[in-house]
Amino acid sequence: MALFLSTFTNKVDQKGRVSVPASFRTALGDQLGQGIVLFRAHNHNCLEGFDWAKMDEIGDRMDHYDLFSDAQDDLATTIFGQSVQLFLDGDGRVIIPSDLLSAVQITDSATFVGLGRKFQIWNPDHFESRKDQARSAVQDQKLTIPKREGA
Amino acid sequence: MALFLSTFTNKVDQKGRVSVPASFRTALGDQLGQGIVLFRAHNHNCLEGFDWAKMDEIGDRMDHYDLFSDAQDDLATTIFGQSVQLFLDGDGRVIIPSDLLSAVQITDSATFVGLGRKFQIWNPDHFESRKDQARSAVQDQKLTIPKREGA
DNA sequence: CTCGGTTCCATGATATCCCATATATATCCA
DNA sequence: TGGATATATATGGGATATCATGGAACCGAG
Repeated sequence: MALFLSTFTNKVDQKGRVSVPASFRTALGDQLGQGIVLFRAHNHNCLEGFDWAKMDEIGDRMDHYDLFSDAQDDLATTIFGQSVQLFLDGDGRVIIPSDLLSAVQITDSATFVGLGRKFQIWNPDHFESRKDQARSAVQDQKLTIPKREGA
Repeated sequence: MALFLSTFTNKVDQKGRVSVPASFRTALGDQLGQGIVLFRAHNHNCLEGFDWAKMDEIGDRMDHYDLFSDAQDDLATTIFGQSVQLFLDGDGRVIIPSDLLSAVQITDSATFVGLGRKFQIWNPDHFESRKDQARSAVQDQKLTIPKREGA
């Protein structure tokens, strides 16, 4: 499964195109053809990205809600309704819809942050402060990686 | 199976035609020839849309109710009784019956909202408030995607 | 012949593809 | 070791295809 690592800052050109970092592309592997899925994070001022397989899995899991329940609708509206599937062009670039870009104040460059199974896309300046904040949170709370479930 | 993502707002022309978003059409895949199925949502002021295969599955799910219970009859009446199957024209458009449009106050634009296995069609203004409401519901109730069943 | 509905075609906007360039990293050979 | 040559990546621009949309042509029923 895809594993996204480290941080890259790429330019957003006139047409709104951004290169997906090469290492992310290789991480996608055979999922590359399905592109990436983006949506607005609800706890940070950034975009979250997954590969298609992950999104498909979320679709399956959501299927277990009652099809017409409020919970199902609320979740689906915020997650699926706000998300986009972006296919990479021949040069490994995507076009991020302008409403998503403006929502997280990205104009001419974007910072890709690998977070393991997912990644985030930030306004470069905003990510700087986020980085410091995350580091001190880890130190203060002595956060650790949770044990493996079941397996 | 089809996975509907993102939201698109398209125009409804004089003749009542609306383009089904291109990505929805590709999501339909081989179900495209069966068109889409629409009916009025009972918990929101919008229309619900499915592909034919999903509609079939809903029929199965309804079997979980007692065959002659009031609940079964009520649901079946609202869902199957009110639903219409719409075929796409050569340019990927459908004509939504005027009674459905007026029921959800859609006049000259319609917002398609991908919700995973289903989608909804809203009056653009109404959806704006719905979006905010869903977002806060997710945050307030800390809704999460259910774990995978069985796995 | 006229109306409602459907299919077909024209247009502008946008996205997609393809190629050129730049820059950095890696490779190779003397 | 050093220097020159490949390889991969990022980025820019121009040509082409796709999509949403409006309007015209078409067709059958009354």
